[in-house]
Formats: sequence, structure tokens, C-alpha cells
Amino acid sequence: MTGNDRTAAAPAQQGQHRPLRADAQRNEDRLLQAAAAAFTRDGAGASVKDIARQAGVGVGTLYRRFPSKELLIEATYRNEVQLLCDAAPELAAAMPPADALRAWMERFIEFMATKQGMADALRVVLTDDSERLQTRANLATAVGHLLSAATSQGAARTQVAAADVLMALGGISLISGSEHRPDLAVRLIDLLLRGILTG
Amino acid sequence: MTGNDRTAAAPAQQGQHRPLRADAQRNEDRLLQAAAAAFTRDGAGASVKDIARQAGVGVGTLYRRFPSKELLIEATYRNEVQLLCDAAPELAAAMPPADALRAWMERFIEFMATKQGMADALRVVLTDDSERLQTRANLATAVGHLLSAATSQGAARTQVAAADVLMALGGISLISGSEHRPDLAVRLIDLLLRGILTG
DNA sequence: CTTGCAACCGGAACTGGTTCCGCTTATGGT
DNA sequence: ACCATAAGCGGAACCAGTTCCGGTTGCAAG
Repeated sequence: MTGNDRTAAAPAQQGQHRPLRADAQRNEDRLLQAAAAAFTRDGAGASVKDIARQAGVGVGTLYRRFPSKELLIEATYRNEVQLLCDAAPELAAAMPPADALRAWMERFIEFMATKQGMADALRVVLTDDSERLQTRANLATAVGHLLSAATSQGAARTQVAAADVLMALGGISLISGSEHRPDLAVRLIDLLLRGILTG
Repeated sequence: MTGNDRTAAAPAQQGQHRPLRADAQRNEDRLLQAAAAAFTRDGAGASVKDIARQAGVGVGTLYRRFPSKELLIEATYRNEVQLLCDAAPELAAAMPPADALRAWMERFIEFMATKQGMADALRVVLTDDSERLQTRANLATAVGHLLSAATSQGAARTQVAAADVLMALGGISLISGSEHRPDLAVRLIDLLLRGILTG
């Protein structure tokens, strides 16, 4: 047992780690690396076959680990999404709740638009109700944080659920991200915020 | 009702009718008929090849007329979407503007959810900016009607653009339609309306 | 009626995601 | 060290959408 950190290796879950076989773990690492390179280079249009070849494995191996292309994308960007989530409390501490909420929303949309095709992955993440996908829970927590900060100061209506706000952001990503339209996204965020905030 | 469709036969345009060759017109009719049957039977999962075979033409013919599956879906349901648009003025005349707006929105979402996969077609319709697609213009007009009825009575904020509201509805369709979730759609409409309406 | 040709047609071929299955191998128990 | 076996592997095969192109044909001008 060499001191190699394999703590949470499984791609789409976290609660259980059944230890992965050594070669499988190596392949998973290579796949994620190849995927990151491919998606960065070619956007979401990068083909899974190329990614598998680049990683030196067969497509079967890729699909065993990542049951769909969307889930591969999700796994590839999980870290960055996590950073986004982590930023929520910081924003909430640094500025008035309404501003923090807007700022985070804009970062969210910007992120989804930047990672081309991330929106489709997001759709899966937000829609698929197998509870294994932690990403959704993390996002919901981040939104919840910002939202409760706002409600506790009377800046937001209490009836609004974090999950719904997250879904709304997903919807905005899906239409505004189809063709890069930052201005549309901003206006839709305005609309959404007016529905959330008091006054 | 009106003398039906034969006048403007082109599938995705209306401004210009360059008269279609007789056989081409016949094939187009058959394709739309086959598509309607197939989509009704199998949902949006119906394969393009089956539709072409059913219509007795090759896929090439289908693709000449309908450059993508989404556009075929759009053409197939154009009439029904038109009915939806036509309902807007009636609703506006029959009830207070805020209620009319909500009612129409719910019909819209319901329609998109019912016609499985229509949401994907909608994404194309709303996103594709080639001005040939009249459907988007019709939808925008319908929303505009309801919206201006509301603003003229002081029920809605004047800054809200019809196109943006339409996009928002598209976004709601895309997430709530992924997996049938009528309740989510209703809550998101509430949120949207609160952003649009005064008070 | 003949003829020229643009419009049209069909379907084979290509692309990209996903599944399937026979073979290989890491691993833990003996 | 050896074996049994479950986990893993590769890539051929499959299916759906889309493109391409050589052959066909409606149409109207002569």
C-alpha cells in the first residue's frame, strides 16, 4: 500500500467507495485527463471514441466508468463546479445578499456557457434523479446558502425553493447557451431575481 | 375554417413561395402525414428513416425538405402551435390580463410537454436566427399581445420584452420537460410571472 | 413532340454515441 | 506459488441522424 491518495475515486458517487482495481483506476485517470484535453480543445463536440483512443483504452472501458457522454463531461468539470459552489458563501459574506445572488448566478451562467455543451450535461445532472449525483446536491446547497442569506435579511421571499431556483438557472443556461447570448442570459437573470427578491 | 394550406407549401418559410414541383409537393405532403403518425405513435423517438420509408421516399428527399429532425417536428406541429398562438387574443379578451398571461403560459408548457421531444424542436426554433422560421415570430406576437394587454392596464412592468418572456418559457420547457414535471413548471411560471407583473 | 436542364430522387456511406460479449488479468484466499 | 473468479478490457456491431452524389424527371420553351 503505497501512499497514493485514492480516497474518493468513483466517478459519479461518493457515499460508497468500493475500491477500484489498480488498472481500472489508472484508466479512469487517463480518461479524465484525455477528456479534459479533448473538451478544452474541441468543445463538447469531441468524440468519445477519440477520447478513448487518446487515453489508450477501448470505448467499452470508457462506458463502464462513465455511462454516457454527459456524465463524462460532468465528471470532467466536477472540480470546477465545486469551486463555483464554494464561491457562494464567500460572495454571501462579501456583499449584500441580493448582489451576492446575482453575482453567483452570473458566474453560473457564464461557466455553463463557457464550457461548451456543459449545458446538456447540466440537464442530465439536474434531471436524473438517481441520488448518486452529488453535483446537483452541491449546487442546490450553494443556491440555498445565498437564498437563506437573502431571506434572513428580508431581501427575498421565503416561499422560493432553492431547487426551483437551480432549475430556473438550468433553463436559462439551456436557451441562452444554445447560441452564445450573454445579454439574453443577463436579462433572464434579472427577470428571475425580480421574482425571487422582495420589493 | 380557412381554406386550408395548399397555398403556402414550403415547410419552413412563408414569405416566398417558389412553386414546388408537383412530385416534390406530393412527397412533402406524404412526409408530413407519415411524420404526424409516427410522432403520435412513438413520440419524438420515431426514426427519420422509418418516416421516410412510411412516406415511400428516401431519406435524402426528407432531408431536402426538412434539413433536420427538429425542423421536421416543427413543421409537423406548426398548425397546432398556430392554434396556441391564436388562443392568446381570445384569452386576453376573456379574462384579466395577468390571468390570461398565466393561462396561456400553462397551455404553452403543457403543449411542449405533451408533444414529446417538441422541446428540442423548440430550442431550434427559438435559437436558430435564420428569419425563415415564422413560428417564432408568431409565438413572440402572441406573447406580445398578452404582455401589452397587461402593461396597458398597469398589470405588468413595461420593461419586459416579449422575446425574453418567450425565451424564458422555452427554458422552462427544456428543464421541466426533460422528465415530465408539471408541478415544477407551474412553480417556475409563478416565479417568472412575479418578475413580469407589477406589485 | 422533342429536348435541355434545374430540380428532384434514392439510398449507400459516413459519423458519433452506445451496447454486447468473449477474452484477459488483478487479486485475495489457500 | 497457485488458482478461482469477479472485475475489467477492447473493439466489433448496432442504431440514429445526416451528407453526398450519380441517376431521374417534371416542366416549359421551341
